[in-house]
Amino acid sequence: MHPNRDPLHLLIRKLELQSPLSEDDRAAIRDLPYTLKSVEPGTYAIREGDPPTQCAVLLSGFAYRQKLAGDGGRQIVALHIPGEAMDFQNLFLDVADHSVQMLTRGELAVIPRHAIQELARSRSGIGHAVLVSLLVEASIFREWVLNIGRRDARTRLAHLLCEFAIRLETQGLADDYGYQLPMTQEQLADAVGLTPVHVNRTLKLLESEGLIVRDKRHVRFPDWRRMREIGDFNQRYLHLEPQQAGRVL
Amino acid sequence: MHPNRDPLHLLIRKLELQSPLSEDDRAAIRDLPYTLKSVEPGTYAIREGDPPTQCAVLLSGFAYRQKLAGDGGRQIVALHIPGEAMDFQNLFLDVADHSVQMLTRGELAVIPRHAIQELARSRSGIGHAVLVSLLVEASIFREWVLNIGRRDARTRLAHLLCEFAIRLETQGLADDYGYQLPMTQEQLADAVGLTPVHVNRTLKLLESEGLIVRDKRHVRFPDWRRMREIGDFNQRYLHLEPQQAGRVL
DNA sequence: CGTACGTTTGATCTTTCTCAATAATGGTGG
DNA sequence: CCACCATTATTGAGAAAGATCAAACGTACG
Repeated sequence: MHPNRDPLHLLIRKLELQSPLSEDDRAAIRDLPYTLKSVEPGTYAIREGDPPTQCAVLLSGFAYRQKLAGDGGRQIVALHIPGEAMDFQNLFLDVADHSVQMLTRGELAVIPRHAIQELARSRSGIGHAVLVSLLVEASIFREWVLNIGRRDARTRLAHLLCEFAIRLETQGLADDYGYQLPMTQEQLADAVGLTPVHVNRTLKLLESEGLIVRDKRHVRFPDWRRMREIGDFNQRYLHLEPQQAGRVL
Repeated sequence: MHPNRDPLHLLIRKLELQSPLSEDDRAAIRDLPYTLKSVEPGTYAIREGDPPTQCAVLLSGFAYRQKLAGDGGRQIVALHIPGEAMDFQNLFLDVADHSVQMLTRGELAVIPRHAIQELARSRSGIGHAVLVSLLVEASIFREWVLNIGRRDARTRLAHLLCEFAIRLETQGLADDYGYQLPMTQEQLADAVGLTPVHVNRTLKLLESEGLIVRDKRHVRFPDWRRMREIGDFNQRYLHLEPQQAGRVL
C-alpha cells in the first residue's frame, strides 16, 4: 500500500511506536471509514460541552487543546502533530471537557466514533494501542503540570521547544532538530502559562545565549545537548522506548 | 456482602460512579487477589523509573503523585482519596514516569498487575470502567494545567480546595463541604505551584474574606456558592454525571 | 499601498519569591 | 502530666520574575 494512497498510515506509524500491531490490525485501521476534510486555522475538531460523535485524525497541519479560565484567560493544554488521533480523550466520555482546534491549516480524517470503538473492542491489539496512546498523553499532561508549576520562563520555554523537536523528529517531521514552529508567540504564551511579551523576551534570551537560532518561525538548536540541559528535558515521559512486557489489555 | 468485610467496595463504588458494572463484574472485583498493607506517610506505591508490577488501591488515607524538576523543585501532579486505584496510569506502560507516595498513614490493597489486566481484558464492563477512570484522571490533569498556568494564587488555591471538597463529598468522606485537609502547607504549595509562604498568606486571605474557616487542618466553606465563584470552579471536568451513551469499549 | 496581525521594545507595576526569624503544634520519653 | 524536639505555621522586609500598558516596527496579503 503506497503511503500517499493511505491517509491513515501516519496514525498506524504513531500507534506502532508504542504498541505492536499485527498485519490484520493495520489492515483494519486502513479499512476504517473516514471523511477527508481540509480545514483552516481555528477550526474546531471538538468543542467543549459537546458530545463527541467522531474521532479526528490529524493528517497534516497542527492542532491544540485548550481550556478557558473564568477571567477569559486561555490555557493550551496540549499540542498535536500529524499522525495523532485527537479525540481519544473525549471519545469514551459523554461530554467534551475542553476544545480541540486547528493551529494551522491542515487535513483531517474524520472517523465515526462507533467505528473506532468497535475496532478497539474487537481487536485487542488496537484496544491496547489506543490505551497506551491515552496513557502517554496523560504522561505529557503531567509533565506540563511540572513544567508550568515549577520551572522558570527560560527553562519552561526551552522544555516545550525540546518536546516539540523530539515529537516531530519521531514522526519524521523535523529537519535535524530544526523545525517550523507552527504557532504565534501569543499561542506559545498560552501553552506555557506566560505572557506574550515575556515569551518574546525569553525567546530573545535563548537566542542571545546561542541556544536557538530563529528565522521567522523556524527554530534550530545549534547545541542540542545544552538545549536539553537548559530545558531540564528528559524524554522518559514520552515513553518512546518500545514496550517489552505486559501487553495484555 | 458487608462493606467492612469487603475492602474493595470503595473501589467498586468509585468505578460505578462513571461506568456501570454488572453484578458479575462487581463479584469479579471482590474476588481479586490482594494483600493488605498498612503504610506510613511517605511510603511509595510506585517509584519513578521502576517497572510497575502491581496495582495499589487506596483503602484509607491519602496519596499523591509527584514529579521532580532538575533544580530539585517538586510538583505534586495529582491527589488521591480512598477508593481510588492509583496505578492505572502506570500499569500498562513499561516504566513509571513519576512516583506515587502516601500523604498520610493509610491502608493499601495491593493487587498483582496481571490480575487487573486479565480482568480488564476479559470483562468489558471492567475494561470500560478502567478506561473511563483513566480518562477522568487525564481530564483532571488538564484542569490542573489550566489552574496552575492561568489562575492567580487566590483562585488557584480556592480551586484546589473546591476540587478536593467535591471529590471527598462524592466518595462520602466530607462533612457538609468541610473536611480535614490531609497535607501540610508545603505540600499544598507543591500541588499548586506556589511557595509555602505564599500559600500561607493566601490561605489567610481566603480566611479573612470569610471564604474558608480553618481549625488546624480542617477547612469549611461558609458560603459554598461564593467559594466556587472565587475558585473559578466548574466541576464538569470531574465527569461526575452518569454516562448515558457510548459504552462500547 | 494600506490594513491587520504579529513581533519587538521600553517603562513601570504587581505578584510572588526569598531569606530570616518567631510562634505554634504534635509527638516522644520520662 | 510535663519538658523537649522536630515539624509546621506565621510574619516581616526586601528582591525578583513576570505582568501590564503602550507604542513602534515588520510582514503578509488582499
